[in-house]
Amino acid sequence: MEEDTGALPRKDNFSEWYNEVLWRAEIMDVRYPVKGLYVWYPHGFGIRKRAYGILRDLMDRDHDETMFPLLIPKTEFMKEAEHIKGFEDEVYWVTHGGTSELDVPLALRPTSETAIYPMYSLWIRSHTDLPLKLYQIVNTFRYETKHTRPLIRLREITSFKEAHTVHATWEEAAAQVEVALGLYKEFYDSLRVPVILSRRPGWDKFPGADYTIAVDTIMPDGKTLQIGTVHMLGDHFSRTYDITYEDANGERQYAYQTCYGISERSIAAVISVHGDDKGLVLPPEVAPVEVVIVPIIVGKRRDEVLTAASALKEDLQNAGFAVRLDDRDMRPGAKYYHWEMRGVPLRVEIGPRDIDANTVVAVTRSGKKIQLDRRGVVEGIFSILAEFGEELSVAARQAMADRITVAATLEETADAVKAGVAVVHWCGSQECAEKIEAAVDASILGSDIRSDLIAVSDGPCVACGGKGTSTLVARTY
RNA sequence: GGGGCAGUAGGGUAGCCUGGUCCAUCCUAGAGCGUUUGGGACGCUUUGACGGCAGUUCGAAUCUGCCCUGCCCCA
Repeated sequence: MEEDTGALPRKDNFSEWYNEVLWRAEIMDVRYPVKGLYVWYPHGFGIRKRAYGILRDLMDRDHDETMFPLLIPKTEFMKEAEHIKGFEDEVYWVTHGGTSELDVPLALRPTSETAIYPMYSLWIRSHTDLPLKLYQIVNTFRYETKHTRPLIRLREITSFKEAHTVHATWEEAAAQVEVALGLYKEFYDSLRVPVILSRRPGWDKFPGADYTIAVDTIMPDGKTLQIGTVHMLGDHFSRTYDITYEDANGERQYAYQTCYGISERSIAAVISVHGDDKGLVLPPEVAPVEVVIVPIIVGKRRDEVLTAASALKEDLQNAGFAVRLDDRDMRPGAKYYHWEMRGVPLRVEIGPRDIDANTVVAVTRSGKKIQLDRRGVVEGIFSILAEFGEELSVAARQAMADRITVAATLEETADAVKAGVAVVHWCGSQECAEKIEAAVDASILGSDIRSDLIAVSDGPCVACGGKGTSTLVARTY
């Protein structure tokens, strides 16, 4: 698992940088012998564990966690026509049990609506059962035909957090969409990943939904990555799966639903947004190791230094930090590179000089060096890490701002999408969308943009000159 | 979906065109011993590879076919 020494490809060569950092920083091993399936290294999984811990805490405020089966009978899966059409090309089917063919083939869930909603139909009887808000964190399978890419385009999504809510009215469901967007915004704030929300055009919404609001971020190469979606399902699924309740007047009503999801693309975003030429840079909130202690061992004071380092480790651990003491027999410099590659936010060095002066040396992943008094070390590290996290937020936000361009013509749009996201006026017609997409070699992400970095306005459509509204155009992953 | 290129130890490579001198080169990583340690240490010893299957041939890392996997371009 040990990385080679030597430099990483520079981050401005993003595609190579990404592949290389995944394995050198021990996030994913791509050598699993099935296309589109990858293996989490423990360090990568540690990031996932902390990030999903944050997500779980957010969801637990107002949802209950659950777990539905992986296999969905074909008979249930095929009920919702629009939904099937969206997924039929990418479903894995289990057709045999041992050597005998199954009467009813079983789908490996590409998403769980058709597993969950038949049960919702049984569970929901009365308006007092509503609202129902459940979520699960599971793996899903999609037979991707395009390029697979670790954490980004997978045949097994290992970390799909999907929530499914049921409400008495359309308005309540629509309000839940807003709640979900708020949770996702808060989640990405914690990861210090800036996002833009927009309403996907009709042809790009979730199959079977009334509308879809997506959460996107901008990657270092200017392409956008969709890292969350929230779907207003209306009553499409409740009519198909017969999810009804008796209202206060004793009348049977169809329920209204939403669903929303986040996957390990969130981890891809953290890696890509914050990383640099030396490797990962992790926000303290998700770093499996927040503080690494590197003892500076000099021959005759070896035991003394190691004792002091152990005592420091204990103090930091008791204060609640995820801390690691690196007492391997290596040069200190080699250890610095090692932990920088893995994104550890803070390194603390302790050597003979520190012991004599009763200090330690703290160095942030951004290279800021601070001498701390040994007695005030816990408070010192708290404030250094807090400030470091804040710096990441500010830098990421600035990087995003730099990649957003307002464009008034197709030429300007074509130019803008080479470096990032273009904001243009679009009339909403599919005809103009196709014209724009063909002319600038990028996709319409959506309208009803929500981002404090983008001022929304009305204006003439870049394609037809008709009445248009601000719309995002970008190259996408 | 169409086309192109590639696959040699854990990682990166040489060899392939022109089959034999390859029980496969070099760097790095791993194991052991010793000396070291404030930004990628050094010495000695040592483990480890031709993607898979079939074919051509006296002989295949090298040539042919299929499969698997990866990367790039086009739709």
